[in-house]
Amino acid sequence: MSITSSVRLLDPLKSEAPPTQFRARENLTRRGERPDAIWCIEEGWAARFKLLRDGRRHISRFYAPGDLCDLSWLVAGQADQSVAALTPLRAGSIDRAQLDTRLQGDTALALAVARDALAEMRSQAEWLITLGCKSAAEKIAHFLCELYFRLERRGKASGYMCEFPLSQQDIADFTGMTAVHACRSLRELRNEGVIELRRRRLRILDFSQLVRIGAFDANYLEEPRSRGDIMRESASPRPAVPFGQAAA
Amino acid sequence: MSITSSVRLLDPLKSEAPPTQFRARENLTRRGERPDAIWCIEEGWAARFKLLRDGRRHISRFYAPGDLCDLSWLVAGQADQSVAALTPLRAGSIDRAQLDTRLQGDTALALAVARDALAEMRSQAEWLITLGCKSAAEKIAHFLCELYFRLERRGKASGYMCEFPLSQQDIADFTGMTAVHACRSLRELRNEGVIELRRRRLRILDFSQLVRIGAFDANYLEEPRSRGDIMRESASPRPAVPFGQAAA
DNA sequence: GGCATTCAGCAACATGGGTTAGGGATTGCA
DNA sequence: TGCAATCCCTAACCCATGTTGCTGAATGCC
Repeated sequence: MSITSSVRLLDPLKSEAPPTQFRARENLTRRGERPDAIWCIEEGWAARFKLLRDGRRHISRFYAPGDLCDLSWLVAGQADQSVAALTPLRAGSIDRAQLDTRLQGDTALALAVARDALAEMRSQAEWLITLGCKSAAEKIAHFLCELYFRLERRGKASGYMCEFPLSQQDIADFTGMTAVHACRSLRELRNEGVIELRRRRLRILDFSQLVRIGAFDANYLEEPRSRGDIMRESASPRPAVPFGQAAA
Repeated sequence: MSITSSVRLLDPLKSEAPPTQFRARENLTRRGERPDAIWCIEEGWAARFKLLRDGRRHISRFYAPGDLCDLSWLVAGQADQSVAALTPLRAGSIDRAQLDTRLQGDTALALAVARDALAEMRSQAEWLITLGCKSAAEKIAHFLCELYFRLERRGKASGYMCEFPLSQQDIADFTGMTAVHACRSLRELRNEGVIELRRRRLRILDFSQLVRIGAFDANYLEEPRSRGDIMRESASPRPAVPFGQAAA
């Protein structure tokens, strides 16, 4: 995932100051604020979310160690959504003013931010599909697949096992269902021998089955072929566009 | 919306060739393809979508005149989702190889792409919230608000009226419900005197009510204060982060 | 002008997922 | 070590939304 490469590029910008510690539930960013730093998670998990007037909460993105927390407010300066720690958390910061200054003259850095944003856009677009038309079990299966992939890429998972500090309520708020129903769907997956989930650890017993259930398509998590630029291999002539719906 | 500003920056890159005409339902991009041009819609509407194995379709984004169609595949070269015309459509193209070359040396252009991607990310993140935890009527209200805002920004709507060439099935596929239920929800809004919708035209009779129903928050569509760069006014010291959940 | 296709609208019924409630395990704090 | 707070899990009931199937209106094509 290109986030990783961006993080690397942004590394020299990281503050000298020691990382900040957050308690579980503590906010890293609040909706409406104008943050002056970008958090880069070193340890622990966080979520970007929004609360509706009536108390409903929806999580639009989980952040794990190695993730940059929400670049999207860079456009407007103001955060649209809040970010809060789900576990005790340690995060370094990148100064926003410094980043902005550097961006003006550093094309590679600007491209890194663009690539990061585009990668996240892909990932979000994929989740829109899932949220929009998949069933509860399919959503959860997709979610677990994606999570495992992301963690594995960072060396935070292997052998189909990983830490899993999320509560059923967290899963529910991300997949757009109630905790009770998340529990039901997890039970299904457990009963079918697809996953094992206990004591804050996830174990995927039958990965291909999980992929099948979630109609998971890993393409969107792929790294670009070459790292240095946005483009890859040379262009070929556009094929004639035939009439009719797209292939599935 | 910063898309507009990006479009302006990309203007010089537009192909000399006359724009391409598409029929309704014709594909501009197919999932899995490696397009060599970015389409810029001049007239007509399109949708980015994905089909699941069993035929379910979900639309993750509508494109109206003035929109760039899906930059997200620039990262990987390969399109994750298809884009198809919903109406007869005219679109110009921006050569991908040329864009890539220019991006290497043009920081302003790279920043424009970054800004565009970040803006779209914000918009998607907001829709994730709606898709995840709002009711059918709320979703439709939110959707209509956003659509009107976007069109108004481009001078394509005024006086709370705009063209509306989408079928109920299109709305349903975007809001994650069936066409029958979209029809029910639209009827509700109509009966309450909030909107009028007929003969491919939308008229919003009570905008503030529509905003209220959809819990619509226009912030995420705002332009950055200054156009030239990603950053805006100077940074202020980070306020202490108090314990507890974020404000709504 | 006539035919085929798509679309809007409606009603009756089915169901996935929400709601509420409660008991038992785990975790964190004093 | 014990209490309080979370969290996990299940069950029973209910409602919002899906499904099916039909009608008539609008649109597009010959």
